[in-house]
Amino acid sequence: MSDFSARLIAWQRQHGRHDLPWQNTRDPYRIWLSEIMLQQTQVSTVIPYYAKFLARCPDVAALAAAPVDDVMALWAGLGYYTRARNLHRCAQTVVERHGGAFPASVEELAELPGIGRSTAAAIASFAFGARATILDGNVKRVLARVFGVEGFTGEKKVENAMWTLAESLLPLNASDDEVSAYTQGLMDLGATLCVRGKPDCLRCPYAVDCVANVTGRQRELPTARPKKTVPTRRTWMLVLRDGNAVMLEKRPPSGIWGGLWSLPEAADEAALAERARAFGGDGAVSPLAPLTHVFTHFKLDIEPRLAELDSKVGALTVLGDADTAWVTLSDLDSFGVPAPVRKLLDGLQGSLI
DNA sequence: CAATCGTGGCC
DNA sequence: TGGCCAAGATT
Repeated sequence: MSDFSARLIAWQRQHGRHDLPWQNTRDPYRIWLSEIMLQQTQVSTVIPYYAKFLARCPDVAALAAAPVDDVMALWAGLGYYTRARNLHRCAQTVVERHGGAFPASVEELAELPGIGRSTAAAIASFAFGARATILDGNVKRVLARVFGVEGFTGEKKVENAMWTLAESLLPLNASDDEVSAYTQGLMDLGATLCVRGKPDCLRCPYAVDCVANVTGRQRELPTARPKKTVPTRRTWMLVLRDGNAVMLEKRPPSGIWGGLWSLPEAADEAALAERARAFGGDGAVSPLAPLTHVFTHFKLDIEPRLAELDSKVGALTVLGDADTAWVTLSDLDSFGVPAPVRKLLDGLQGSLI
C-alpha cells in the first residue's frame, strides 16, 4: 500500500480525536506526562489523574522538586508504580542534565528513565515533529489486521517485524502537523474503529485493502496471547486501629506495590497476631470480610484482621523516613495506598468508626 | 528474553 | 461471571 500514511492523516483530521486533555499542545512536559500515564492504561482512567497531577506539578521543575512520596500519592490507584518512580527520576534528570528542557531526539529521549522506544517516538513526534513511529497495542492490532501479520505480537520475532513494518509506513517530507496527525491517527484508528471486539470496518480507510477484513479474520488477528494459568497467593493484613488512625507500613521499592504505603502483612494468622503484639496490641485479632484482588499475573486472596489499641498516640500522622506511620483515615489521600487496601480502609470508615 | 508489574472497563 | 487487555518499560 503506497498511500498508507496519506490516508491515515486525512482520516485522523476528519474523524480522529482532537480534544483530549494532552492534545493541542507542544509542551514536551505535558505530552511526556500523558504518555507515561497512558502506558497500559486506558484514556478514561488517566484523565482525572492527569488533571490532578498537573495541578500539583505544572512543570518539570515542580515535579523534580517534589518529594517522591508525594509523587507516589498522586499516582496511587493508577498501577504499575515503577512508572511513578521513573517519572520522578526522569524529571530530575531533565532538570539536572538537560537544563530543564526535554531533549528533542528519539535517541536521547529513550535514554531517560521510563521512556522506551515507543514512548520516545510519541513524544518526539508530538512535541518536535520528529519522523519516528510508535508501536503500542493499537498499532500492533491495526498492522496485524491490515497486513495480515501472524503470530503473537508480544513475541520478540513478531514484534521486531512489526517495528520494521511500522518504520516503513512513516510519511516522507511531512510537516510537524502532519507528523502529529499521523501518530495520533495510529492510536485513534486502533482505539475507536479497529477495536478488539467488533471493529467498525465499514468506516475504516483501509477496508478494501485490510487482510483481516477481506478474509473475514478480524477475530483471529492479531493472534491471541498464549494462555497461562494464574497462580493464587494468600496474605493476611493487619488493620491496627487506634482511635481513628491505622498503622501503615511502607513497602520495599521493588516488587508488587513497590514504594506504596500498605497494611502490615504476614503469611498466616499466627504470624499476624505476633506482629500485632509487636506493635503494642494484646494479640487479639478479629476477622474482617476477605477480599480477592486480581493482578495480571496472579490472584491475591486478602484476609484482613482487625486489632485495637487504645493508647491515644495514634491521633497524629507520623511521617519522616520511618517505614511505619499512624495515619488518620481522612489523611489517606496524602499517602500512596494500593487500590484494594484503600477500598478496605474506606469501607472501614463507614462500618466501624 | 520471558517474567514482572495494577487497575478497571468491557462483553 | 470471568477472560482479556489497554498510548509498554525494565530486568
